[in-house]
Amino acid sequence: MTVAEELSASLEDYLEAIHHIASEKGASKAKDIALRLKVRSSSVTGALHALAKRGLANYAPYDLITLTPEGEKLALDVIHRHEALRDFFITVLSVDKTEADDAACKMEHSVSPEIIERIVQFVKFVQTCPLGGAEWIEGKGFFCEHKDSEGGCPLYKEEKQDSSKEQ
Amino acid sequence: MTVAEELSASLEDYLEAIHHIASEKGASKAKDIALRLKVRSSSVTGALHALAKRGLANYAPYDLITLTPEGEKLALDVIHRHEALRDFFITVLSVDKTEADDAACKMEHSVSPEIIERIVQFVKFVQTCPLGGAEWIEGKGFFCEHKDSEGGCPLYKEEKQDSSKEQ
DNA sequence: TTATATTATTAGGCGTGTCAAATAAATTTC
DNA sequence: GAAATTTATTTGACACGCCTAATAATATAA
Repeated sequence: MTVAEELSASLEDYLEAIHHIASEKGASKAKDIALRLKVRSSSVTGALHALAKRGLANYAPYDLITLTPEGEKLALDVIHRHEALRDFFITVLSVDKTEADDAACKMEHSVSPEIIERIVQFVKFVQTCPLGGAEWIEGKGFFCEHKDSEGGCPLYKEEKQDSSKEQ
Repeated sequence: MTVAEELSASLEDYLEAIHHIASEKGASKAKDIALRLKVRSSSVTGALHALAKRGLANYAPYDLITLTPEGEKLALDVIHRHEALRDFFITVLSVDKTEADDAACKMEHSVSPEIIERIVQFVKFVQTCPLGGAEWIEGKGFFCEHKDSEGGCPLYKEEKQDSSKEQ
Protein backbone atom coordinates (compact mmCIF):
# COMPACT_ATOMS: atom_id res chain seq x y z
CA MET A 1 0.00 0.00 0.00
CA THR A 2 1.47 3.33 -1.00
CA VAL A 3 1.12 6.48 1.04
CA ALA A 4 -1.92 8.47 -0.04
CA GLU A 5 -1.03 11.51 -2.13
CA GLU A 6 -1.58 14.85 -0.46
CA LEU A 7 -4.88 16.36 -1.44
CA SER A 8 -4.86 19.75 -3.12
CA ALA A 9 -6.62 22.67 -1.47
CA SER A 10 -9.20 22.46 -4.22
CA LEU A 11 -10.03 18.81 -3.64
CA GLU A 12 -10.21 19.43 0.10
CA ASP A 13 -12.79 22.11 -0.61
CA TYR A 14 -14.83 19.64 -2.62
CA LEU A 15 -14.70 17.03 0.14
CA GLU A 16 -15.80 19.60 2.68
CA ALA A 17 -18.64 20.82 0.50
CA ILE A 18 -19.89 17.32 -0.23
CA HIS A 19 -19.88 16.48 3.45
CA HIS A 20 -21.77 19.63 4.44
CA ILE A 21 -24.37 19.28 1.71
CA ALA A 22 -24.87 15.64 2.59
CA SER A 23 -25.39 16.45 6.24
CA GLU A 24 -28.02 19.02 5.27
CA LYS A 25 -29.92 17.07 2.64
CA GLY A 26 -28.73 13.49 2.71
CA ALA A 27 -26.67 13.48 -0.45
CA SER A 28 -25.05 15.93 -2.83
CA LYS A 29 -25.82 16.92 -6.37
CA ALA A 30 -23.26 18.54 -8.61
CA LYS A 31 -25.26 21.70 -8.74
CA ASP A 32 -25.23 22.23 -4.97
CA ILE A 33 -21.50 21.73 -4.90
CA ALA A 34 -21.04 24.19 -7.73
CA LEU A 35 -23.17 26.79 -5.97
CA ARG A 36 -21.41 26.34 -2.69
CA LEU A 37 -17.92 26.55 -4.13
CA LYS A 38 -18.80 29.24 -6.70
CA VAL A 39 -17.57 27.11 -9.54
CA ARG A 40 -19.09 25.89 -12.80
CA SER A 41 -20.59 22.45 -12.83
CA SER A 42 -18.12 21.22 -15.42
CA SER A 43 -15.44 21.88 -12.82
CA VAL A 44 -17.41 19.80 -10.35
CA THR A 45 -17.54 16.87 -12.75
CA GLY A 46 -13.79 17.09 -13.13
CA ALA A 47 -13.18 17.20 -9.40
CA LEU A 48 -15.51 14.26 -8.85
CA HIS A 49 -13.51 12.18 -11.29
CA ALA A 50 -10.39 13.04 -9.36
CA LEU A 51 -11.98 12.19 -6.01
CA ALA A 52 -13.44 8.95 -7.33
CA LYS A 53 -10.09 7.94 -8.82
CA ARG A 54 -8.57 8.36 -5.34
CA GLY A 55 -11.38 6.33 -3.81
CA LEU A 56 -12.75 9.27 -1.85
CA ALA A 57 -16.12 9.77 -3.50
CA ASN A 58 -18.75 7.47 -4.94
CA TYR A 59 -19.40 8.86 -8.33
CA ALA A 60 -21.49 7.59 -11.20
CA PRO A 61 -22.68 9.94 -13.93
CA TYR A 62 -26.01 11.59 -13.15
CA ASP A 63 -26.18 9.86 -9.81
CA LEU A 64 -26.18 11.27 -6.31
CA ILE A 65 -22.75 11.93 -4.87
CA THR A 66 -21.55 10.52 -1.58
CA LEU A 67 -18.22 10.13 0.12
CA THR A 68 -16.52 6.83 0.74
CA PRO A 69 -15.48 6.12 4.35
CA GLU A 70 -12.00 7.26 3.38
CA GLY A 71 -13.35 10.46 1.86
CA GLU A 72 -15.51 11.04 4.87
CA LYS A 73 -12.53 10.68 7.16
CA LEU A 74 -10.57 13.24 5.18
CA ALA A 75 -13.55 15.59 5.03
CA LEU A 76 -13.86 15.46 8.79
CA ASP A 77 -10.20 16.24 9.11
CA VAL A 78 -10.53 19.35 6.94
CA ILE A 79 -13.57 20.39 8.95
CA HIS A 80 -11.68 19.84 12.17
CA ARG A 81 -8.94 22.18 10.98
CA HIS A 82 -11.51 24.72 9.90
CA GLU A 83 -13.31 24.68 13.22
CA ALA A 84 -10.17 24.76 15.29
CA LEU A 85 -8.95 27.84 13.47
CA ARG A 86 -12.33 29.52 13.55
CA ASP A 87 -12.78 28.89 17.27
CA PHE A 88 -9.35 30.23 17.95
CA PHE A 89 -10.00 33.40 15.97
CA ILE A 90 -13.27 33.98 17.77
CA THR A 91 -12.37 32.90 21.29
CA VAL A 92 -8.83 34.12 21.58
CA LEU A 93 -8.43 36.83 18.97
CA SER A 94 -11.98 38.23 19.31
CA VAL A 95 -12.43 38.26 15.56
CA ASP A 96 -16.05 38.43 14.48
CA LYS A 97 -17.75 35.25 13.33
CA THR A 98 -17.91 36.00 9.62
CA GLU A 99 -14.33 37.11 9.34
CA ALA A 100 -13.23 34.16 11.47
CA ASP A 101 -15.00 31.75 9.19
CA ASP A 102 -13.57 33.30 6.03
CA ALA A 103 -10.07 33.26 7.46
CA ALA A 104 -10.41 29.65 8.59
CA CYS A 105 -11.60 28.72 5.12
CA LYS A 106 -8.47 30.10 3.54
CA MET A 107 -6.01 28.77 6.10
CA GLU A 108 -7.43 25.31 6.73
CA HIS A 109 -5.49 23.89 3.77
CA SER A 110 -2.03 24.94 4.87
CA VAL A 111 -2.10 24.39 8.62
CA SER A 112 -0.19 21.41 9.95
CA PRO A 113 -1.59 18.81 12.35
CA GLU A 114 0.85 19.89 15.06
CA ILE A 115 -0.23 23.51 14.92
CA ILE A 116 -3.89 22.52 14.90
CA GLU A 117 -3.41 20.36 17.94
CA ARG A 118 -1.70 23.16 19.84
CA ILE A 119 -4.43 25.59 18.86
CA VAL A 120 -7.14 23.20 20.03
CA GLN A 121 -5.37 22.81 23.36
CA PHE A 122 -4.83 26.52 23.69
CA VAL A 123 -8.47 27.37 23.04
CA LYS A 124 -9.53 24.75 25.54
CA PHE A 125 -7.18 26.30 28.06
CA VAL A 126 -8.44 29.83 27.46
CA GLN A 127 -12.03 28.69 27.84
CA THR A 128 -11.31 26.93 31.10
CA CYS A 129 -8.81 29.36 32.62
CA PRO A 130 -10.00 32.73 31.38
CA LEU A 131 -7.43 34.41 33.58
CA GLY A 132 -4.76 33.02 31.34
CA GLY A 133 -1.10 32.55 32.09
CA ALA A 134 -0.87 29.63 29.75
CA GLU A 135 2.12 27.39 30.10
CA TRP A 136 2.76 24.49 27.79
CA ILE A 137 3.68 21.24 29.51
CA GLU A 138 5.12 18.69 27.15
CA GLY A 139 2.92 15.65 26.77
CA LYS A 140 0.14 17.26 28.77
CA GLY A 141 -1.03 20.53 27.23
CA PHE A 142 -1.57 24.06 28.45
CA PHE A 143 -2.02 24.78 32.14
CA CYS A 144 -1.93 28.00 34.06
CA GLU A 145 1.17 29.00 35.92
CA HIS A 146 -0.36 28.43 39.35
CA LYS A 147 -1.42 24.88 38.81
CA ASP A 148 -0.17 23.79 42.22
CA SER A 149 -1.51 26.61 44.36
CA GLU A 150 -5.00 26.91 45.84
CA GLY A 151 -7.49 28.14 43.24
CA GLY A 152 -5.06 27.13 40.54
CA CYS A 153 -5.59 25.75 37.08
CA PRO A 154 -8.90 23.85 36.75
CA LEU A 155 -7.54 21.97 33.79
CA TYR A 156 -4.66 20.70 35.81
CA LYS A 157 -7.00 19.58 38.56
CA GLU A 158 -9.15 17.72 36.06
CA GLU A 159 -6.04 16.04 34.85
CA LYS A 160 -5.14 14.95 38.39
CA GLN A 161 -8.64 13.64 39.08
CA ASP A 162 -8.73 11.85 35.77
CA SER A 163 -5.55 9.98 36.49
CA SER A 164 -6.65 9.06 39.99
CA LYS A 165 -9.92 7.75 38.55
CA GLU A 166 -7.97 5.62 36.15
CA GLN A 167 -6.18 3.98 39.06
CA MET B 1 -4.58 52.66 -12.16
CA THR B 2 -6.06 49.25 -11.72
CA VAL B 3 -5.97 47.30 -8.50
CA ALA B 4 -2.88 45.11 -8.35
CA GLU B 5 -3.64 41.46 -8.99
CA GLU B 6 -3.22 39.18 -6.01
CA LEU B 7 0.11 37.46 -6.03
CA SER B 8 0.17 33.68 -6.07
CA ALA B 9 1.77 31.81 -3.20
CA SER B 10 4.53 30.85 -5.58
CA LEU B 11 5.38 34.42 -6.59
CA GLU B 12 5.29 35.48 -2.95
CA ASP B 13 7.88 32.81 -2.24
CA TYR B 14 10.09 34.18 -4.98
CA LEU B 15 9.81 37.74 -3.63
CA GLU B 16 10.68 36.54 -0.17
CA ALA B 17 13.66 34.55 -1.42
CA ILE B 18 15.00 37.42 -3.52
CA HIS B 19 14.75 39.74 -0.56
CA HIS B 20 16.53 37.38 1.81
CA ILE B 21 19.32 36.55 -0.62
CA ALA B 22 19.79 40.24 -1.38
CA SER B 23 20.07 41.08 2.30
CA GLU B 24 22.72 38.39 2.71
CA LYS B 25 24.81 39.04 -0.37
CA GLY B 26 23.68 42.28 -1.96
CA ALA B 27 21.82 40.91 -4.94
CA SER B 28 20.33 37.64 -6.11
CA LYS B 29 21.31 35.25 -8.82
CA ALA B 30 18.89 32.74 -10.30
CA LYS B 31 20.87 29.86 -8.90
CA ASP B 32 20.59 31.03 -5.30
CA ILE B 33 16.87 31.44 -5.68
CA ALA B 34 16.56 27.99 -7.19
CA LEU B 35 18.53 26.45 -4.35
CA ARG B 36 16.56 28.25 -1.70
CA LEU B 37 13.17 27.38 -3.15
CA LYS B 38 14.18 23.87 -4.20
CA VAL B 39 13.19 24.50 -7.76
CA ARG B 40 14.92 24.23 -11.13
CA SER B 41 16.48 27.35 -12.53
CA SER B 42 14.22 27.31 -15.56
CA SER B 43 11.36 27.77 -13.12
CA VAL B 44 13.18 30.75 -11.67
CA THR B 45 13.50 32.36 -15.08
CA GLY B 46 9.77 31.94 -15.60
CA ALA B 47 8.94 33.43 -12.24
CA LEU B 48 11.25 36.36 -12.88
CA HIS B 49 9.44 37.15 -16.09
CA ALA B 50 6.17 37.15 -14.18
CA LEU B 51 7.55 39.40 -11.43
CA ALA B 52 9.13 41.78 -13.93
CA LYS B 53 5.89 41.98 -15.91
CA ARG B 54 4.17 43.07 -12.71
CA GLY B 55 6.87 45.63 -12.02
CA LEU B 56 8.07 43.84 -8.90
CA ALA B 57 11.54 42.74 -9.97
CA ASN B 58 14.28 44.23 -12.09
CA TYR B 59 15.15 41.51 -14.50
CA ALA B 60 17.42 41.44 -17.51
CA PRO B 61 18.76 38.16 -18.87
CA TYR B 62 22.01 37.07 -17.24
CA ASP B 63 21.98 40.08 -14.98
CA LEU B 64 21.76 40.32 -11.20
CA ILE B 65 18.23 40.31 -9.84
CA THR B 66 16.83 43.00 -7.57
CA LEU B 67 13.39 44.01 -6.42
CA THR B 68 11.69 47.24 -7.39
CA PRO B 69 10.42 49.40 -4.51
CA GLU B 70 6.99 47.91 -5.12
CA GLY B 71 8.41 44.38 -5.02
CA GLU B 72 10.37 45.20 -1.91
CA LYS B 73 7.23 46.45 -0.21
CA LEU B 74 5.38 43.25 -1.02
CA ALA B 75 8.33 41.12 0.06
CA LEU B 76 8.40 42.86 3.40
CA ASP B 77 4.71 42.23 3.79
CA VAL B 78 5.14 38.50 3.20
CA ILE B 79 8.02 38.47 5.66
CA HIS B 80 5.93 40.31 8.20
CA ARG B 81 3.24 37.65 7.94
CA HIS B 82 5.84 34.93 8.23
CA GLU B 83 7.42 36.41 11.32
CA ALA B 84 4.15 37.19 13.02
CA LEU B 85 3.01 33.60 12.60
CA ARG B 86 6.36 32.15 13.63
CA ASP B 87 6.55 34.32 16.74
CA PHE B 88 3.05 33.34 17.68
CA PHE B 89 3.79 29.65 17.29
CA ILE B 90 6.91 29.95 19.41
CA THR B 91 5.78 32.41 22.05
CA VAL B 92 2.21 31.37 22.59
CA LEU B 93 1.97 27.80 21.36
CA SER B 94 5.45 26.74 22.53
CA VAL B 95 6.17 25.11 19.20
CA ASP B 96 9.85 24.56 18.52
CA LYS B 97 11.67 26.97 16.23
CA THR B 98 12.08 24.71 13.24
CA GLU B 99 8.51 23.53 13.23
CA ALA B 100 7.31 27.09 13.81
CA ASP B 101 9.27 28.33 10.83
CA ASP B 102 8.03 25.57 8.56
CA ALA B 103 4.45 26.14 9.58
CA ALA B 104 4.75 29.90 9.09
CA CYS B 105 6.19 29.28 5.64
CA LYS B 106 3.16 27.31 4.59
CA MET B 107 0.55 29.56 6.17
CA GLU B 108 1.98 32.98 5.35
CA HIS B 109 0.27 32.96 1.96
CA SER B 110 -3.26 32.46 3.14
CA VAL B 111 -3.45 34.53 6.30
CA SER B 112 -5.42 37.78 6.10
CA PRO B 113 -4.14 41.18 7.25
CA GLU B 114 -6.77 41.30 9.98
CA ILE B 115 -5.72 38.00 11.48
CA ILE B 116 -2.06 38.94 11.29
CA GLU B 117 -2.72 42.18 13.07
CA ARG B 118 -4.59 40.42 15.88
CA ILE B 119 -1.84 37.85 16.20
CA VAL B 120 0.81 40.55 16.42
CA GLN B 121 -1.18 42.29 19.13
CA PHE B 122 -1.79 39.08 20.98
CA VAL B 123 1.88 38.09 21.01
CA LYS B 124 2.77 41.56 22.22
CA PHE B 125 0.25 41.16 24.99
CA VAL B 126 1.50 37.75 26.04
CA GLN B 127 5.07 38.99 26.15
CA THR B 128 4.14 41.96 28.30
CA CYS B 129 1.54 40.34 30.54
CA PRO B 130 2.74 36.78 30.91
CA LEU B 131 0.04 36.14 33.45
CA GLY B 132 -2.48 36.43 30.68
CA GLY B 133 -6.16 37.16 30.92
CA ALA B 134 -6.20 38.77 27.50
CA GLU B 135 -9.19 40.89 26.69
CA TRP B 136 -9.61 42.54 23.29
CA ILE B 137 -10.58 46.19 23.43
CA GLU B 138 -11.83 47.48 20.11
CA GLY B 139 -9.55 50.09 18.62
CA LYS B 140 -6.93 49.53 21.30
CA GLY B 141 -5.72 45.95 21.38
CA PHE B 142 -5.33 43.28 24.02
CA PHE B 143 -5.14 44.16 27.69
CA CYS B 144 -5.42 42.06 30.79
CA GLU B 145 -8.64 41.90 32.70
CA HIS B 146 -7.33 43.83 35.67
CA LYS B 147 -6.23 46.89 33.77
CA ASP B 148 -7.73 49.25 36.37
CA SER B 149 -6.53 47.59 39.55
CA GLU B 150 -3.15 48.01 41.21
CA GLY B 151 -0.49 45.90 39.55
CA GLY B 152 -2.73 45.57 36.52
CA CYS B 153 -1.94 45.40 32.82
CA PRO B 154 1.36 47.11 31.97
CA LEU B 155 0.25 47.53 28.40
CA TYR B 156 -2.77 49.45 29.52
CA LYS B 157 -0.63 51.68 31.72
CA GLU B 158 1.71 52.40 28.84
CA GLU B 159 -1.29 53.34 26.79
CA LYS B 160 -2.46 55.77 29.48
CA GLN B 161 0.97 57.35 29.81
CA ASP B 162 1.29 57.63 26.07
CA SER B 163 -1.92 59.54 25.73
CA SER B 164 -1.06 61.88 28.61
CA LYS B 165 2.31 62.57 26.96
CA GLU B 166 0.57 63.43 23.75
CA GLN B 167 -1.47 66.10 25.53
C1' DT C 1 43.15 33.44 -25.31
C1' DT C 2 41.28 29.41 -25.92
C1' DA C 3 39.17 25.41 -23.57
C1' DT C 4 36.31 24.08 -19.76
C1' DA C 5 32.99 24.49 -16.39
C1' DT C 6 29.18 26.93 -14.57
C1' DT C 7 25.03 29.37 -14.91
C1' DA C 8 20.93 31.03 -17.39
C1' DT C 9 17.57 30.77 -21.01
C1' DT C 10 14.49 28.74 -24.30
C1' DA C 11 11.48 25.21 -25.96
C1' DG C 12 8.33 21.83 -25.22
C1' DG C 13 5.74 18.78 -22.15
C1' DC C 14 2.77 17.57 -18.12
C1' DG C 15 -0.60 17.99 -14.28
C1' DT C 16 -4.01 20.84 -12.06
C1' DG C 17 -7.95 23.54 -12.07
C1' DT C 18 -10.73 26.73 -14.11
C1' DC C 19 -13.98 28.25 -17.90
C1' DA C 20 -17.46 28.37 -22.14
C1' DA C 21 -20.01 26.03 -25.48
C1' DA C 22 -22.14 22.02 -27.19
C1' DT C 23 -24.49 17.91 -26.10
C1' DA C 24 -26.86 14.47 -23.44
C1' DA C 25 -29.58 12.81 -19.70
C1' DA C 26 -33.08 13.47 -16.26
C1' DT C 27 -36.92 15.92 -14.44
C1' DT C 28 -40.92 18.67 -14.58
C1' DT C 29 -44.97 20.41 -16.69
C1' DC C 30 -48.74 20.23 -19.61
C1' DG D 1 -46.19 10.47 -22.82
C1' DA D 2 -44.37 14.47 -25.40
C1' DA D 3 -42.42 19.04 -24.88
C1' DA D 4 -39.96 22.16 -22.19
C1' DT D 5 -36.81 22.93 -18.61
C1' DT D 6 -33.24 21.84 -15.65
C1' DT D 7 -29.11 19.52 -14.57
C1' DA D 8 -24.88 17.02 -15.82
C1' DT D 9 -21.25 15.73 -18.97
C1' DT D 10 -17.99 16.20 -22.61
C1' DT D 11 -14.88 18.75 -25.30
C1' DG D 12 -11.54 22.03 -26.06
C1' DA D 13 -9.24 26.14 -24.44
C1' DC D 14 -6.39 28.72 -21.24
C1' DA D 15 -3.41 30.16 -17.13
C1' DC D 16 -0.10 28.53 -13.77
C1' DG D 17 3.85 26.44 -12.32
C1' DC D 18 6.68 22.87 -12.39
C1' DC D 19 9.88 19.73 -15.02
C1' DT D 20 13.68 17.93 -18.66
C1' DA D 21 16.66 18.56 -22.44
C1' DA D 22 18.95 21.42 -25.52
C1' DT D 23 21.25 25.67 -26.20
C1' DA D 24 23.43 30.02 -25.19
C1' DA D 25 25.92 33.15 -22.37
C1' DT D 26 29.20 34.01 -18.82
C1' DA D 27 32.98 33.01 -15.78
C1' DT D 28 37.10 30.36 -14.64
C1' DA D 29 41.50 28.05 -15.56
C1' DA D 30 45.29 26.69 -18.34
